[in-house]
Amino acid sequence: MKFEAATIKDIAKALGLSTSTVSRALRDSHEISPETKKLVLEYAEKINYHPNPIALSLKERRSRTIGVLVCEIANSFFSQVINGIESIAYKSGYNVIIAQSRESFDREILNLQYLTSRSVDGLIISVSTETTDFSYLKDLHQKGMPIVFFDRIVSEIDTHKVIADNYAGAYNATTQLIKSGYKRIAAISNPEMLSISKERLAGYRKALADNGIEADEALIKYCKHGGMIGDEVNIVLLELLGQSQKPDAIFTTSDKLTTGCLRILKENGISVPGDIGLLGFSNNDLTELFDPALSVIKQPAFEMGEIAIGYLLQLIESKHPVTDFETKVLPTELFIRNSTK
Amino acid sequence: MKFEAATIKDIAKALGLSTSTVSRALRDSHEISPETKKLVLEYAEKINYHPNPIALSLKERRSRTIGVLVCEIANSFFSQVINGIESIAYKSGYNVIIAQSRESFDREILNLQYLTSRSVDGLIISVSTETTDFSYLKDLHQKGMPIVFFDRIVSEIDTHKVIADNYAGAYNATTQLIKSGYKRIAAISNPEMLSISKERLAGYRKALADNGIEADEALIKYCKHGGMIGDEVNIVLLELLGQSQKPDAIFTTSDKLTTGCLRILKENGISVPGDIGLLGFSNNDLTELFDPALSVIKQPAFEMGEIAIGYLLQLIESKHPVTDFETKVLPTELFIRNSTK
DNA sequence: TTTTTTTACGCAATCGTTCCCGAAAAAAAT
DNA sequence: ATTTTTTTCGGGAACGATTGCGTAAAAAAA
Repeated sequence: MKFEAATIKDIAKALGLSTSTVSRALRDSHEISPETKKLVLEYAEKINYHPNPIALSLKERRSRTIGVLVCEIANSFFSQVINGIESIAYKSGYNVIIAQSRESFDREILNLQYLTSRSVDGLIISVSTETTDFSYLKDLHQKGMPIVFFDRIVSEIDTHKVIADNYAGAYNATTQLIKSGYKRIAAISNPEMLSISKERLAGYRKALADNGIEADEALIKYCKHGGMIGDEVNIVLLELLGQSQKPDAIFTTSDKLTTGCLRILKENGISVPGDIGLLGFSNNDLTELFDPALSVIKQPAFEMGEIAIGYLLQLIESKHPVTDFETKVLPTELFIRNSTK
Repeated sequence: MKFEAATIKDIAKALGLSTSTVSRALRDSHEISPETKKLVLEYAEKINYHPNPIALSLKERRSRTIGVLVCEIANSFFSQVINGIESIAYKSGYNVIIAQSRESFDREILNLQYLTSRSVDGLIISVSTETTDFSYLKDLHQKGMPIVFFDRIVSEIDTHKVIADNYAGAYNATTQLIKSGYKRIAAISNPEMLSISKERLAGYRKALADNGIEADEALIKYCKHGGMIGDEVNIVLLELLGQSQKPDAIFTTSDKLTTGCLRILKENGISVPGDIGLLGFSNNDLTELFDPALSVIKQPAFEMGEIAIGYLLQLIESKHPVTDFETKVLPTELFIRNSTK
């Protein structure tokens, strides 16, 4: 079965007018008489006419659809960002197509091909942990595709970007750990190449340095797939805990790593914060209900989404090529709870 | 700036052929000579030609886009269902547009209008807690729009449906509570009109009855907005705990209610399961990390999504009107943890 | 050699909408 | 009464791709 919508032709035929007249009447053109307008408008209302967006897209050479590429929508941070994006996109008459890379570079490229082949007007992207080759994105951007990056940005591509103040967030969190008396603070991070990893680890290192603690490279671990695959987190945790000089606290740089860490620690009967302190980036709303309540750094996810879509619409609707790009940096929030002493 | 894709005309002009020849060559028609085909294919590859899906949609009178309407994507259950939907839709060359009602009837209608005006080929819907008037949906369905319901279904509309075995899930959970020694088991539910509420409360009542416990209507509370708005959960909890004969356990019928309940109880210093036991429906992956680890009933969310999109594609791609509809009922899983003794 | 068949391609309509032109009718100016 | 202007509307091309139909040339059959 098909759902057949009314067209402008139906109206024209029923009223004995031409399609041009009907079209103009619907758009309230001055060159249509008030009587004809009334006739058309009333009949359109009656048969519940709505312009076919596909025909419009073809004519206007724009789809009024934007693509959002994230690693996973089930992740609180990303679903909050998407909420922010959709709230504005919706008001502006844009569709949002969401694609998930699940931290795989291959899937990212596939999704990108899919989104562009569906002729999106622009893209909002947070790259996967695996992505080190940006040539596909560069190519797309160079061909004129409007792109806005958020969270995991690509420094080599010059466009609008939206990030949290990862450096300060990590710095403050690490400082807090030090103030609480922790001496050997380990870090578990996404791959080093990722912008957020660099920034957050830089903040971590600076906080250590400012407090006269030498960063021990053996205490800095990376999870290639951001904790998405298998027992990645388990492995690095075992490495950390197997050292002669065990860490007394762990700083994690992403949602999945933070909750993943707590899970593994609990499974192994390691008390938090008794045996080891835990503090990390997380936007999950339920971390305060955890045992122990997690100390976390939160990003203003919804707002990041709103700003990203604002930038994108600006790019899409600009008449002239934009050459002046902004990077919006938003403050993070630190919540100290019971997973740190 | 605009992103201009190559068209069939570009190929035709460059090669001195007609667009029909190019189109046929690309579709490997038998009435095009091998040499011409080779020429066209190679040039198409060179300029990275991809057929314009919008033009195809207009011609084929289908958008290859489906709409998904849920109350909130940040809810684990729904994001898991969406993952299931997208995994299959993607493979079948369909787009997915997601809309959120946030448990508001008005927003639901607005979203429905939006989705149909964007000419989706079909809809997958879980209605909001506020929805009691199904006339808009009925109208849409009657006009030929393929619709599949999941989770919160509409019994009055005859189409494919996918649900968990809510009755059995609730029955088993309540039985478990009784076996654990709980005597006065309260229930906090979404509005009574909602299909899942009816089914889950029916299971709850039957379990009580089968164990010789009379259901006390004062122990059954409803949250009009599913715990989305303000202090709904707080209010019903206070009502429950203010009774002369306090409940010794609470059974909650949805994700938001379950976690909301735990939050309020903890805020008020009420020990779980010491003072009161808690068990409810939830698909959140982190409930085992909670304090206390939550006892939950889980639905096979991903699978529900897969089945729903399967049904929908079947409806969309059927040549003849479908009159024989199925309701798939999937088993739930019970996880007993520390929020019940 | 002539006729028939096959091959290989082009023309034009179509999907729904907009918009540039042209034109008839009505109104205004001469 | 005639010309000019304005109002109001229709014809048709365009957006990108597909497809039924027509046809020239080449190949095959007579």
